[in-house]
Amino acid sequence: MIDSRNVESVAAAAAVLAAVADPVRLQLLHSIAGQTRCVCDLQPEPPIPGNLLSYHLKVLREAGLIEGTRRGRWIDYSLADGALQRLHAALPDPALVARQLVVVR
Amino acid sequence: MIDSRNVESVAAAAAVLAAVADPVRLQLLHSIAGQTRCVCDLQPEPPIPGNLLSYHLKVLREAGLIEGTRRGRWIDYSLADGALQRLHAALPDPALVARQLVVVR
DNA sequence: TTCTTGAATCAATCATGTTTGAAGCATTGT
DNA sequence: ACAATGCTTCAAACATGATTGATTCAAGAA
Repeated sequence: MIDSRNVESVAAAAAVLAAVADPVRLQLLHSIAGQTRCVCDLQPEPPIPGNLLSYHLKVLREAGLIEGTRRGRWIDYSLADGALQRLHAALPDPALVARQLVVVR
Repeated sequence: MIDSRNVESVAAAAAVLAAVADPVRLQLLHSIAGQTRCVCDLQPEPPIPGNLLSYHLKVLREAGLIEGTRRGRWIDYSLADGALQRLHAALPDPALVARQLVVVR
């Protein structure tokens, strides 16, 4: 859970959310979260040019959400440690929302 | 959980994440998630002009995450039903990530 | 070495989102 | 009715992010 009074903490949380707040990148994240995948298996639906795919992978990489390792000619991407935890922690916890009493008067 | 093979489902999930992927709006969401609040109590840190605050509230409102109700001169904002659930559901579930075996050789 | 493949990078264009300043609307107080 | 308050809306300026096309790089095959 982030401290909503702390400007830096909120900024960091918003930044990691911004990395996944794109249809292509969110789809990539879901694919990679399922299992480590080669870039050649990561074409989203609908398909996009290779360099654009590289760009979106870079955004996820620089947000610290995924990591790429070379395997011969190919590069495999996998989730970074705690990536999903950091994402969920950026959002308010549904369990912590106080139950609201309705005053019927 | 969204179906990452379904283009529309991914687009909708990315859209709701985009609504909160901003420092001001994420801070607003955290404030409102804590309890229903009047706009006059929602000034973020650092403070922003009133019309800009209205704009960001509108983005959250149009994403279906919050709802405003007038109370005399003031307008109270509260979380929309299932708002936090929809947000968390847009992200891959950490519990469903297969445990990876490390081959030490 | 040279060619091919898988992928990343760069600079330029294009599209989208944010911020500003002015104006408008609803509600309450005088 | 008039003025003041709380908030929203609008259009224009501004900033940021996505996309394209061309180029580059690293690894493996010929």
